[in-house]
Amino acid sequence: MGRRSDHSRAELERMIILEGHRQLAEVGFSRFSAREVAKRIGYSIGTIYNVFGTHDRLVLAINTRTFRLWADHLRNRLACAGGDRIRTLVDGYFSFARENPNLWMAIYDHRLPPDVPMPPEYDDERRVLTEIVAREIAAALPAPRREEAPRLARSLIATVHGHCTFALNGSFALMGESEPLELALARVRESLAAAAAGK
Amino acid sequence: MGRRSDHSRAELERMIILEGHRQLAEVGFSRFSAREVAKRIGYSIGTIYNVFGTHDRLVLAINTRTFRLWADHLRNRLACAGGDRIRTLVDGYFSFARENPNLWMAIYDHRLPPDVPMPPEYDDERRVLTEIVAREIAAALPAPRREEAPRLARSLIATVHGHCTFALNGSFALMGESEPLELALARVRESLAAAAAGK
DNA sequence: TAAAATAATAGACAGTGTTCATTTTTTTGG
DNA sequence: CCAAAAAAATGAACACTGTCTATTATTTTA
Repeated sequence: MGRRSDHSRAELERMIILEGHRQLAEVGFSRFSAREVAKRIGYSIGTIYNVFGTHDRLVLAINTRTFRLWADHLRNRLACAGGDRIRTLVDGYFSFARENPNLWMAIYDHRLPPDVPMPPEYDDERRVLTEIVAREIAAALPAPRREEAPRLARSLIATVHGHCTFALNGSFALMGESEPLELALARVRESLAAAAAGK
Repeated sequence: MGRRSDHSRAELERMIILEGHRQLAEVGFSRFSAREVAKRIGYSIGTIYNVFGTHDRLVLAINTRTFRLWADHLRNRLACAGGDRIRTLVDGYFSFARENPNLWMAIYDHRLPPDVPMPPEYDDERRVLTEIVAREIAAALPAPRREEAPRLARSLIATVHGHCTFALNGSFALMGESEPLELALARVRESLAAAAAGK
């Protein structure tokens, strides 16, 4: 059949991504199935492939949505933050991951083949998140050190990411660590202090 | 057929793990197939399941071997290290991951169901690696601060892990960062200095 | 050598991603 | 208003996957 209703192509795409997102959040990356997504929205598997072409690109689209939600989450937290914006930042990173473990992990579980480059739209979304952090890091540094903000931001994101990963995958629990967030925050504070003091 | 040669059960297990390891290194976690492993060692798929029971347990066994090799790698580097043992440590972490990207990533790609606990042998291996790091961190701290070593070690492992992850998965490249190792090392040095100074 | 234990097999099952010829629906133009 | 063109949706087919299990082959044991 052709157009079954007033859904335009873009609306269908949105439907698929939305249901895919719901599925991914529910069952996790390893059990995610494009067929199941199709079934749930009342379409056949072929339609998914007409729209997205490939399983990879579907996951990419869903993960892009996760990135957008994550950035929103951070912005909201920062908007009503108290004085300690750095804590708000680290806490926002952690809380999104904890509240959406399957979605958050799927971002890093999914790896596209080495020859396939990341579509521009996808790393645009990622850049947004990085920029939010970079802005806060810059604000936390004294003016003369502010040029170091972008590079320091990248590094601190990696630092917090590592702590968050170990918190969610159980590594910290196995090591007997019960307060990963405080641990991450301590590292971030040290690095900011060191940068402020100037090397 | 029964025993086709003088391979004992333990030897067969070793054969499977070894070939599985080779496979995993070659094709990566997402394309890894127990069937293919069976084919390559001239056994049928059933044998793999007689020995390991499940795909998860096979991957677990293979990843455990990776952990052992990683610990060996670190020990070797440290054994012939110059004065800068901290750099050696961070470099050892990175170089193993870079030299064995598929094996290293597979450790974190693989997640067993939340209800299934990690078999003891597996986190024994992990603990070995943690202890190697903890020992070096303790040695790098002044005596009065030495009790903080285990917790700081956990945190610094997470820090380096985060940087290593972003280095391998291309996140740093997208962010325009070209020297992840130096970045990680800088963070580790700052934290050690802060700990030495005593908060 | 016969019986019991062990080891290995491979077919069956229910999934998966992917492709594509076919069919259905919608849009368009006369 | 209706026929032709365009667009959208289908679902069977293919080659895989992990998993289970009845069957068969081999070895050990008594």
